[in-house]
Amino acid sequence: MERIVKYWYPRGMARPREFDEAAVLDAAREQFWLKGYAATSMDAIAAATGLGKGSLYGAFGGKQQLFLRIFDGYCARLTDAVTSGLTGPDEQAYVRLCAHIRATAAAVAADSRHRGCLLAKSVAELSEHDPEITVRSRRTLDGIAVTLADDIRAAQRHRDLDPAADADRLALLVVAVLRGIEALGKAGIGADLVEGVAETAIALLPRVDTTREADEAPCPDAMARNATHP
Amino acid sequence: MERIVKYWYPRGMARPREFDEAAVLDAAREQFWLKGYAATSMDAIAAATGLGKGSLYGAFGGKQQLFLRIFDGYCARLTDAVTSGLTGPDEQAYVRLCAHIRATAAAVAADSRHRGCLLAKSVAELSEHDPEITVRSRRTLDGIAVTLADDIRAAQRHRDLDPAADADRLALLVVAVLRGIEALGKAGIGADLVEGVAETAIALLPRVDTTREADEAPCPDAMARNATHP
DNA sequence: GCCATTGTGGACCGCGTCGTCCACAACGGT
DNA sequence: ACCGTTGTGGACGACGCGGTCCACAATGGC
Repeated sequence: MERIVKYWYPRGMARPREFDEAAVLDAAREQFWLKGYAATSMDAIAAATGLGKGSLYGAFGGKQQLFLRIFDGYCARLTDAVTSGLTGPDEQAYVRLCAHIRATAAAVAADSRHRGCLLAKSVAELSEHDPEITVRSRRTLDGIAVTLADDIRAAQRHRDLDPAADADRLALLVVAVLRGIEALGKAGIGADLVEGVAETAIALLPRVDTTREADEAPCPDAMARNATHP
Repeated sequence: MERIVKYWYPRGMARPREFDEAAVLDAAREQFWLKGYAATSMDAIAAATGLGKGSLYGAFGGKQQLFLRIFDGYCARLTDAVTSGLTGPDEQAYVRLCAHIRATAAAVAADSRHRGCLLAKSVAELSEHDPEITVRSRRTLDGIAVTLADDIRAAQRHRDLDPAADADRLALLVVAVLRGIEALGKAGIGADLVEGVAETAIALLPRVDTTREADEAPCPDAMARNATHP
């Protein structure tokens, strides 16, 4: 109802913020990550950030909006991390893929406190009743799948993966495996087993098919075809 | 502090319960499943079951104990369902395995309200701070993996799966894929894509190796080897 | 120095939470 | 018919919740 007149500018600059927004978001994310959405109180966030509730609500507008903002930031970081780990020259596309799978498993295995992934936790808790969370998580996983598919296609071009495989479908399967590894870690599966899952998955990736009867594929040599990765 | 004297028996039978315990547990489970642990109030459960809070606390002892009991029952049912779906003669072991993967994906795909799996939801919310949940979920997933491994071994005996594969590791990978499919469903991935993941996973299972240079394997044909399912 | 504006922090409100308590009901043995 | 025991259900208490409000601080233009 206020600020009806648009042709107007302040008669003086207002009081500047005294807190670092990024730091506050970090602290708040830690709270949500630790306890979950429902079990995290705004008072706890106020205490963790050192802000008064007035500042908190003034700056972020409420629990849902604050969480959604944090969630968005997390999704963006996750997407960026995956993208930066999976882009590069075709020659190393397959290595990058394996490394990414192994790195995910290693991260889960090293997470002794079973903190897990904020996206997974939030989706499990809120997705059913909050379409905002659902659509964001879907977009994030879709983006990861696209990135994976691009890398898989690169590996196919370089003949490290079977060009006959459907890169998009294979990418989504890899996403499923990665989310499954995350779920296994939260359930307390041992670190060695988690990393074993990653190795088994890598071993099952469709390498170049060297055994075609007399197909179209111009595959001269049959070098370097190990179904099991060393 | 009471009941000091052990040599004693009631002077008369006490008032019998007026509610069906199983039905109450069902209704309570529905509440926890719908909203999650933290966001479910005992008053809501009382309302849903029709019990007064006195009866509720008297019969189950509190929120945590009630939930743990429900969780245990859910895990047991889940284990039983998987076991009953994956045991049988060796000749159909491979078919059972594929059917189970497909059935899981189909269930996720058909779950339009993204209700998901109570075990997954509970583990995501509580595992970090409640070792009871962690150990139970670990036991449940371990049991599923064992059942899968047994079925895989049966399929290997029947030469539907490569006997060279490590059944235990492969089983855990399948568990990971199944949990990943569940996670994808909660994130709002489309039904067709979810079922595509299942098909891709099935297509990547290590079938008998028909391409050994001159090995022992008596596998004549190399038909039906599509990385992508039709 | 005054002003309008925005940031700050803590008191405060209404409500929902978990768990307890207690008067009462339904039993079977005596 | 009485009694001890257990089940019942709703009132109750203490507390924590999300969110608002408001007196006050800090700022830059005038």
